[in-house]
Amino acid sequence: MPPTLKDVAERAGVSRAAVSRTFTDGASVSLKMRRKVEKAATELGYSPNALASSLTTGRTKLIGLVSNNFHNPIFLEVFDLFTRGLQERGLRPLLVNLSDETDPANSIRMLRQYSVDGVVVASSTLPPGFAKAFRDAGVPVVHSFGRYASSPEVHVVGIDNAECGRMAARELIRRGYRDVAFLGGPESATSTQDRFRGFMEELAQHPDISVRHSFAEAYSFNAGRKEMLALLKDKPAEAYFCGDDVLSIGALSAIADSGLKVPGDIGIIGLNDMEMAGWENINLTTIRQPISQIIASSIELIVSMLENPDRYPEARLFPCKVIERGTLRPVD
Amino acid sequence: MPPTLKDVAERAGVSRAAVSRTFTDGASVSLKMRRKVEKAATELGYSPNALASSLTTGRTKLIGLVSNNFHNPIFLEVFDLFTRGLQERGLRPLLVNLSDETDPANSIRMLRQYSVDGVVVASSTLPPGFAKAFRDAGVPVVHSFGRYASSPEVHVVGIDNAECGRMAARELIRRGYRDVAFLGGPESATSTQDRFRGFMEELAQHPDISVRHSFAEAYSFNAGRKEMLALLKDKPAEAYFCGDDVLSIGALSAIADSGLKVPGDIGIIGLNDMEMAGWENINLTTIRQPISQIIASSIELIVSMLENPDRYPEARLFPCKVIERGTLRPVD
DNA sequence: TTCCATTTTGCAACCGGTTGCAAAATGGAA
DNA sequence: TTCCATTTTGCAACCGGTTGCAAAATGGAA
Repeated sequence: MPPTLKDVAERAGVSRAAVSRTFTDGASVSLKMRRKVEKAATELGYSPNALASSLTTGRTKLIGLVSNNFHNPIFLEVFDLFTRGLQERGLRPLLVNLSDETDPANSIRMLRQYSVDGVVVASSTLPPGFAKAFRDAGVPVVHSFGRYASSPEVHVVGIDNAECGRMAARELIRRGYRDVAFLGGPESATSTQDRFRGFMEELAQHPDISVRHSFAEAYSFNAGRKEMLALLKDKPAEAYFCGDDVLSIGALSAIADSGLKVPGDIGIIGLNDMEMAGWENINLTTIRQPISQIIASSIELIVSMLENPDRYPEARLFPCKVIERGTLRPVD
Repeated sequence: MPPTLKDVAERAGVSRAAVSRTFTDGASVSLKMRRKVEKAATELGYSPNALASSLTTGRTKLIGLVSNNFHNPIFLEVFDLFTRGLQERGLRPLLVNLSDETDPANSIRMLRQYSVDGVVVASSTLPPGFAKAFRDAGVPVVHSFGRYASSPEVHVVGIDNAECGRMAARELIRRGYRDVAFLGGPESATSTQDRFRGFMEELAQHPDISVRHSFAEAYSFNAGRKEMLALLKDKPAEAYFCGDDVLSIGALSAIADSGLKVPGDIGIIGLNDMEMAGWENINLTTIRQPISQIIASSIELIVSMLENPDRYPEARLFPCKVIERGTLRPVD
């Protein structure tokens, strides 16, 4: 059994309150007292029980990190940045893997049982109502990579997916493609819907350019490959805006198998700019999502909610930009 | 403020003990009492505070999941499997990102402050002493992907890295390569050392085959690419056993840049068989590490240690096998 | 109905901390 | 040295639960 406050108090010959005070900063302790207590504490190897103190302070420093994206390589970077950012602020991520369920009720109950101070929902596919359920349960929440809303009900940090769709469309138009297509992620994902909408909006202004669309089953290599293989059976479009980078890479592999060349025969533009997109043997032209800013901002927001839980919900959107590599033909 | 035990007790008109008992299974409560309490509890939306109860039960159901591998895509799968496996057993992963430090002292203190029931160290690069520090602090620990030792000081679950080295060597020999090389990960990683040793052991039995070796700075795409670019300046070997799959993919990209062909001019065999290795545009011949078995076994082990913390340390090794794809030339 | 073994319930102490309040100690000014 | 404002300290209650023990309730047998 690790030593407790009481053990330290007895060894130092002082009250338990005194020990508690030397370990909570801002509390009133004389230098002499502090010395005595610290000596006893190090001799015993004492460090305060964070959970016991949470009972009275009402703060656990635990942050629920909830996600359902455990198959998209970009999320490894997301977890890396989140965990480090939280750790730097003395917060601890309690990881919740939602892959098996989409009902928020269980996660909410669980996270409340552990008295988390706040929750970060990191997902581009969960519906906005998911994060809202935490807010309704009185838990501060930030939805990272969530859907933008002009009057958001919870804090949302991410990108303007519709604008990304428009940006992809403009890029394809600029390069002179006349027959383009959207190869989206799962149709149920809000990110897919918004990217699709933006893409179509922009192209609606160019009635001379033909557009089509289809959706892959998931944001994954296999889904992208499968969908592109199907598309290749008929006459494919000249260029595709793919739902994201993994999907793009799946599509690229299907195209390679068919003997067609990229960007000679078919152009591809992705979204995310995950590390792998820059690998020389992939070399994907894509739209960069500023992940580290999104995450830094999300953490900042959840931290500020710990102080002020009723902070008015805010949508923070970060601009994206096209990263030119080798999968779209050059501008004439 | 969420409702407490006391609120439920008052509403149901029973003692606090009665409420506590209906929420701890195995406790003695009459059906009538249980009904009354459950009614009041659902009316108030009560669910017990896990941290408060941990104070008396001595169990938090929190498991520290400690890793420093946030750049190797295979670890996304590792986190996925660990979090799901733990959740299924009612355990909660408290994620610790060790990227910034290698001194276990801080993590140990932190994890003890949160009274974790156990710790899983998931890393192939941390030294064995790291996990041992947890054991010495009285925290049940399992080192997954750790180094095998004939008399382990903590539970280790993983693969026999030396045997993988031998396996790679045999595979290259079998395909008739006469000039082979080891392109390892960082030399300080135990996994690198063991794979290297096995590789050299096997080749020592074939003095007619020439062998060389070098080490990349990290298990990463860029490190693999950089190292291979350097190797290509001189006359490269016929085939390389690369430290792992990401390293292999980096090497492949360097080779492609140089205009040489794989497997025509140079052969590559990796290790891990991460999802991406099977992607058709990568198609890497590699040695499969049975990740899901390793993780299932690690979880089983940590769970059994919760019951019996003094369980005798055990090394569990799982067999690997070569997955033939397109980066080694065919057997004659 | 009475008796008694068994089951159910509540009391009160406890887990490891924090904190308001009053008493004790400190230390500077007169 | 005395006085008093300020700082430091300890007491005791509290946070939200659990649990050993004894008392109360139950229910079957006689």
